Parts: sequence; structure tokens; C-alpha cells
Amino acid sequence: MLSKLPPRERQIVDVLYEAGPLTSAEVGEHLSDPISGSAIRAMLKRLEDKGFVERADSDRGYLYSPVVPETAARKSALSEIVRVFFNGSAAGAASALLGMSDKLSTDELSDLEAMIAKARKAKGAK
Amino acid sequence: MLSKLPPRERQIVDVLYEAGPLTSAEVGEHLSDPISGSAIRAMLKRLEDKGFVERADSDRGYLYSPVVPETAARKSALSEIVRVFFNGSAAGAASALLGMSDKLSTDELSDLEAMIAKARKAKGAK
DNA sequence: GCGTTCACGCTACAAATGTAGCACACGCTA
DNA sequence: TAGCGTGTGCTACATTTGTAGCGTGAACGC
Repeated sequence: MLSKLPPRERQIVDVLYEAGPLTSAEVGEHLSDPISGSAIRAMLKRLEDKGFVERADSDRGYLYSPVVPETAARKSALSEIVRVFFNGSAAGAASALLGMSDKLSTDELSDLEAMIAKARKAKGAK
Repeated sequence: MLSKLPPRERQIVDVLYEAGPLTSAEVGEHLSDPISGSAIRAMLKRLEDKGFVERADSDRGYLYSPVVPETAARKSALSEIVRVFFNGSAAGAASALLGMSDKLSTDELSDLEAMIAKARKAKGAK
């Protein structure tokens, strides 16, 4: 689980999820507070040893990417928040999300309504 | 920010958010993998020094609680996830939340629909 | 008054983390 | 070939974490 990672390492895998496969140098660029290249490489190695990231050869050097599929990581992260901050209520979290950002497009709102309709339907069917 | 905390300390503040003000002993009870009482107290002290938790006297001993208001912590945590896993789209995250849990009550669904309607309205007004 | 039981804090210490520096290998170019 | 620039890894080291043990003082029961 990602939540077992120390802050810096967590930050590294985060940028990996955020910006896809990256070289160690690119990871550094995406970091808000920069550290030396060798420091990053050391982190990456530790993460690799722990099994959180994997790397592949490329003409530009090694490309690192997270091992845990993004969908699983998402789910895990969301569950965590729902449990800790919303008393287990996914709907509460969703609601907070809606209230948080005022920059939702009409399309997005429609999509959400569709999701809700679907959920309701599934419920009825059951 | 909570994301700067090491895993164990993070875990401690999490139970504090989850279960409100607690004594150090109670924190231990809420921990999935138990550790010694003095270990917990040491953590709590560090968290206090760092300014993440505060404590108040009570007849049953000190009661610890997070310093950062829960609403702020929620928002911060959600933003984090939205940025890392959903490319900045809050709607995407909300959608994932809906899809994740099949145990949403009709009431909750209605609430969400109301939120959406409100968001749409605000958008139109703007 | 005396032994217990809590609730705490302090000290100590092993392990993990965060970081930098140095050295090496490879591909290019003057 | 000698001299760069790049991309890597290894080693070392200070700091931080994670954890337990011991000592102390207050509260409680006998």
C-alpha cells in the first residue's frame, strides 16, 4: 500500500502516477522542491526494491513507472479518505468533491447525473 | 500538510480524525497493528512538537486531537488525489467514488443530485 | 501507611530515510 | 586518442522514525 511509504518516496510515485513513465531526471523536474539527481535515483532504487516501481529501457535512459495499476491505487486512496474523513460514506466524499470545485463543466455534470441514474437503477434491480 | 508525515505518524493522526479526541491508550486500541504504549506517546509528542496534534486535560488523561480542522484536512487530501490520480478533474474523482461503492442509499443519491443541480445553477448564474 | 495501578515523560537505540559525492561506462567529437 | 557530457550506481553519513524500557508521581484500595 502506498500509505506505508515515507513522504519523499510517496511524492516520487505520485509524480509517476501524475506524469506517466519518466526518467529519473524528469522526475526531478516534476518535483516541487528539487533534490539532487543521485538522491532521486537512490529513492527510485529503493522503491524498485520494495516493488512499487519498475523500470524499462529506452533510448533516453530508464523509464520508471508504478507497479500498482493506477485504477487500484485510485481505489485504495479514495477508500482511505472515505474511511478517515467521511466516516465511510462515499456519497459524503463525492458531495464534498462537488462542493469543492466550481469549475465543473456541463458535460461533467451530465456524466455524474448519468452515473447516479445508473446507481439508482442498479439498486432497484437488486 | 499531512502528506509530509511518515507513515506511522500519519496513521496516528488518521485515527484521531476518524475517532475524534482520544487518549494515547485509546489511540493504541484503534490501531490495526498494535505497538507499545510508550511508542504511541512518543509519536504523539513528536506530532505535538510538529504542530499537528494538540492535547487537552481531562479526568481520564490527556485527550489528543488534530490541530488542522477536519474540513481543511479533507479538502487537502481530496485535492491531492484529484491532482495525482484524476488529472485535476474533481468530477472524475466523484464519478469513481460513485462507481466504487454499491451501497449508496436513495437518500444519498438524491442529495448528490441536488448538489449537481446547484452546481449547474451556479454555473448558469455566472 | 503500603503496595498497585495508571498515565506520563525521558532516554536509548536500531532501522529507515533523505541526501550528496565520487567513480564508472558509454557515445560523441575535436 | 583524449576529452566531454550523460546516465547510473555505490558508498557514506546525518537526520528522522519506530520502538521499547525504566523511573516517577498521582490516585486508589486495603
